[in-house]
Amino acid sequence: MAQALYQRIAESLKQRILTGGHPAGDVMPSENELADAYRTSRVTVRKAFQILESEGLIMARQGKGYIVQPPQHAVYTMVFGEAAEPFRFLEITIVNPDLEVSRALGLRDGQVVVVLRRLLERNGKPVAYDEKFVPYVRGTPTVELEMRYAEFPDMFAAHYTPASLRTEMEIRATTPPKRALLALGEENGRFLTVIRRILTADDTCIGFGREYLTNDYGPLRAGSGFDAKK
Amino acid sequence: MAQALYQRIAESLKQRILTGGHPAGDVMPSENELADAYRTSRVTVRKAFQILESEGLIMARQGKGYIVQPPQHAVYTMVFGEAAEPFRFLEITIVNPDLEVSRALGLRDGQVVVVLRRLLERNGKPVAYDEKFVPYVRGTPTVELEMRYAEFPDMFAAHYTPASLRTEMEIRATTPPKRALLALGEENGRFLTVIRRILTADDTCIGFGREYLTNDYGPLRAGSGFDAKK
DNA sequence: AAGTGGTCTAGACCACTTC
DNA sequence: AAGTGGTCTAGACCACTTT
Repeated sequence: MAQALYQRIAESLKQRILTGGHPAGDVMPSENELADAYRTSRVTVRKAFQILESEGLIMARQGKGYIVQPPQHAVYTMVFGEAAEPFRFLEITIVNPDLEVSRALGLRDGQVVVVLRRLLERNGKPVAYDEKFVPYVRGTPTVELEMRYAEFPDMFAAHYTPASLRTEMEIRATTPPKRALLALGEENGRFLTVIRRILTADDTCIGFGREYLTNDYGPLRAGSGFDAKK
Repeated sequence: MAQALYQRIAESLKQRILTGGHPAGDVMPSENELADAYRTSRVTVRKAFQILESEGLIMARQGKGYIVQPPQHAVYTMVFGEAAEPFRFLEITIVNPDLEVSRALGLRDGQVVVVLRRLLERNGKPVAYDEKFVPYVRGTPTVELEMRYAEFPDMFAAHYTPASLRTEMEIRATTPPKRALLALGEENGRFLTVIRRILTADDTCIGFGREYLTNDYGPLRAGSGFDAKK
């Protein structure tokens, strides 16, 4: 058996949709109908339908059938790893947070943070300046050590249940602080792409990151459409 | 039955993982084991496992079992719709494409394009300037009409099989053309976030879009972690 | 009432991994 | 050989939609 029956059925149904045999809004043939046609059980046909449903091609409606969906182009998938990029370590110190950091981490007045600063170079040219902030807690210098080498979420793997961690990011163009421009060798007043990362564990913010990207970094990419999940 | 059994099992297994009961690398209890424990059939337990697998929490290995996966934070999901934003129509004309447009659409020298320009305003202030380009083909003025109102992928729904369409996008900071800055009321030399959209049908580029976002537009957001799929 | 998808059972055989 | 997940069958009852 080169390919499972349910996969072959899914492929066949997908082709019918992709080639316009079933335009959006159409109701697909029923499970029983296809089970007869393919001389198989309903469960197998059902499994095929569920593949198409997970890909967003169809939507199940109890009592009606599987309805062909119009293409979805508003949801993008973006791959943006940190680990693939070896960063050059710059410094790790304790500082007074600026307003943005303080607000993101939900700090009280006067509370200090540990900051890790790194630089990403490509072909000898700096292309990204990265800052990561975590609240400073007396007596837990472990975090500082881990920050130096680990990826953002990994830093907390020992302290939190890894799977409860969640990262959100925001992208926009801003003028980076002088410190970042200097490190990146960019002119003053220059606008760069900034990615802000908020790391939460059980809906509590435990880390905040800022990454400034020069144009040499290249664009951020994202994909959409039915194949985005692949 | 408030919730299906397979959902309750999935929820229970998920909790065990999220609370650290099964750290990454662990093998989950087998299907048969759980089927006995829950006094149900293997199929039902299997369905629960497949939910967790689709969420990236576990990975199935034939002959071994379901292995708990470490969290994945490099894949982000971003929702960035056009339709939700009512754009103000500016113009639709035929122009000579600049190099970027020409290259993206794979045009021959001298080939002209149809361009649609729109403005997104929020609270009376322009926050985004949008340009969409499609190759100009004599005798098909339909596209021009459709461009005016439709979303990018929808424009081609009549000409291509909708589901074969795919959108890719690139994000970076650039200096927009004077035309865009003027429309947005921004100073010259200002850097904005630009989103380039490439629309392909069967791996052929059929449309190219550029959207310049001011800081008033707000940041682009993306999420990662196990809940990203929800 | 008839047809649809949603859930579930109690088996079966297969391919793969481990011992 | 024993245990695991991968596939599949032939039923069953339920909730929902349409006629």
